[in-house]
Amino acid sequence: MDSDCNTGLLLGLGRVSGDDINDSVRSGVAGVNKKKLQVLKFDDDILPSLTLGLSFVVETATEEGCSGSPVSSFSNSSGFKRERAAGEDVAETEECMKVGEEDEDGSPRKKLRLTKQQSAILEDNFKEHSSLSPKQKQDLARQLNLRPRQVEVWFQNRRARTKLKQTEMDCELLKKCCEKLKEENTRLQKELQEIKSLKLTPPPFCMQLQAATLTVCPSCESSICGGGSSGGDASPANNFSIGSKPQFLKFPFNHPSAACN
DNA sequence: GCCATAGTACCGATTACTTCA
DNA sequence: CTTGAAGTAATCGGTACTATG
Repeated sequence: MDSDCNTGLLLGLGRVSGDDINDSVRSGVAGVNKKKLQVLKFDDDILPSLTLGLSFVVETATEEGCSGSPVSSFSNSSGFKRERAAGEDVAETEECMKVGEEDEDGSPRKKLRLTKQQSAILEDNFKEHSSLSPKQKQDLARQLNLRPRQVEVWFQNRRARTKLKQTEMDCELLKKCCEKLKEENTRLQKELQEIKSLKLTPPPFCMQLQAATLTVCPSCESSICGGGSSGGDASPANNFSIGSKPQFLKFPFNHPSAACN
């Protein structure tokens, strides 16, 4: 999938800006069957230059070039080991590839590690607005000494992370909600069983007398227990019986649903 | 106005790499 | 020292939208 192991010749005009030519050309040399080939544009800060040479030549910046700027570092498997000591930005001091320098060689892609300073600034900007206008992107890239494309990618990944986190939180919430509903369901089933067993055991005579007086369901105001129709709909649906489907909506719950609170 | 095409931005999925336990 | 998991920069393929001829 990746365009690694490209050791071809490169003949190009100017530096290819990964951002401006966008994703269509991003796989560069190997990407022949890209859906679109785009017209190259040049940033203000990109100097046109002709390049002709083997593509795996790696340039490293001089020490003077690295010093003092919040430049991120690239590293590859063969290259400089970085260790992140607590509170220390080793990345700034070690291998310092000029940012904006295209990794046009065919070597395995090098992974940038943003410095804490850069991450903090990006984070601050993300808090303000989760997406960037082209101008903001350019400015931020200039400020951080990164390519606009890198800023863009960072924001994309950051949005993805935010979304993933949100999804996870929603998922947790739904799980809890589900658990509560299950509990409530169990409780209601139990309650129903109790009611059924009470109904099945013949009540004492005094209770029968009381029941005879209670012929109207307080919630739906229709007669229950086979009592006389009160002039309204006498359909079976309005009659409460053990065998019929429980009418939860009209049943006066003692305990309101506690789920999803 | 409709259509085809190019350019661009964004997204989801994935890869590749780093760091750390 | 090795290894697996987690984090994340970068890539890829796709969609949607806009501008232009």
